Amino acid sequence: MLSKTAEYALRATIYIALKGSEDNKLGIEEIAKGIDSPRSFTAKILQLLTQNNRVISSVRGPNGGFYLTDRARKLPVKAILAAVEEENVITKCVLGLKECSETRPCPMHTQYKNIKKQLKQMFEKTAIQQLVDEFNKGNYFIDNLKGVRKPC
Amino acid sequence: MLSKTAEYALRATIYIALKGSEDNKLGIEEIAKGIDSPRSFTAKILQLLTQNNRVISSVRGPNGGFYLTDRARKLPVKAILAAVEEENVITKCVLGLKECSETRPCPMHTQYKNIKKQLKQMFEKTAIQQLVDEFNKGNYFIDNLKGVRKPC
DNA sequence: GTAAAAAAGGACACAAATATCCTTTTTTAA
DNA sequence: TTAAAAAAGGATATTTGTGTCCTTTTTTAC
Ligand code: FES
Ligand code: FES
Repeated sequence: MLSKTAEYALRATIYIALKGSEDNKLGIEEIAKGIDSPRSFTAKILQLLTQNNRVISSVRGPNGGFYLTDRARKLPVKAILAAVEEENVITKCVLGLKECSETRPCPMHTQYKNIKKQLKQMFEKTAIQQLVDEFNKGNYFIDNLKGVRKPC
Repeated sequence: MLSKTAEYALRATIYIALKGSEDNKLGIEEIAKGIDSPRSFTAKILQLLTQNNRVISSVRGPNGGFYLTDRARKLPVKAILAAVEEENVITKCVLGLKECSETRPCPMHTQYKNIKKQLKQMFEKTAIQQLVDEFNKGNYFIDNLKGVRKPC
């Protein structure tokens, strides 16, 4: 469904929103550990998220790190996908035709368009902060560590 | 969503089911042109479909080619995905956690599981022949050729 | 103003997906 | 029984995705 890049982007952003703030910025080391992802690769992805679309904010130097502004927390999850150029999941033809349209539909279009609509809604209507709230209800996870983990 | 391999596998199988039969087998040349895909790569994919799961039947030599048996036409679309080892779209966690489960859900699980269920149903409950029937209703497409095309 | 901390950036390494080409085997038709 | 047709198979090339490492820049604390 999504590339590793997009998956790490989503997990990292949620993690930062969850555990960080403007006066408690998180380092790449902690983030990568927290979401169980390769450190340097994740760093590259965070660059995309700070540059392209300003989903994540960052500060260099001692006490620097990553955090999300209140504005960013209100952004839809789709903004994360946009930053890593993977919005196309919600527009593509399931059979890989160049265009997905009503005027030139593939044989699966009628069935698939309904699913795609829901995917689109999920990514567009869900704010990043909503995922944080969901997590904070308890018993949600964002890493692959075994055993039960205390919710934050 | 799906890899090129899976997309070509789906389109090719539908095309063969649509235009071929046991006494009108289709050559790789025609198939690749018919679905607008790279010839040799498509040939490799058809090998997977003939071997792994017997979705497609083939015969070598003059008047040889590819076709679908009546039995194969009744197989679910998922059988095509299985042949190219891409069934995991309907089981994976949207955030890329190693397991998607109720006992260890990610923050998007609650929303995504419903979508995944529908995806699963689409691939499992739809028979290959149904897609052919859908196509034959007219004004459906399986290639990228411009302009209006006469439905078969 | 110097040293340390941290992200940013660049270069490279490795792996997987995509794609092409050529040879071999099977089959049919003449 | 030979030639041609067609898929099967093998080797390799190309591109993209994933991942690492090292240097540079920015910032803070002392
Ligand atoms: S045209 Fe294929 S999904 Fe819309
Ligand atoms: S755990 Fe992430 S989708 Fe189910």
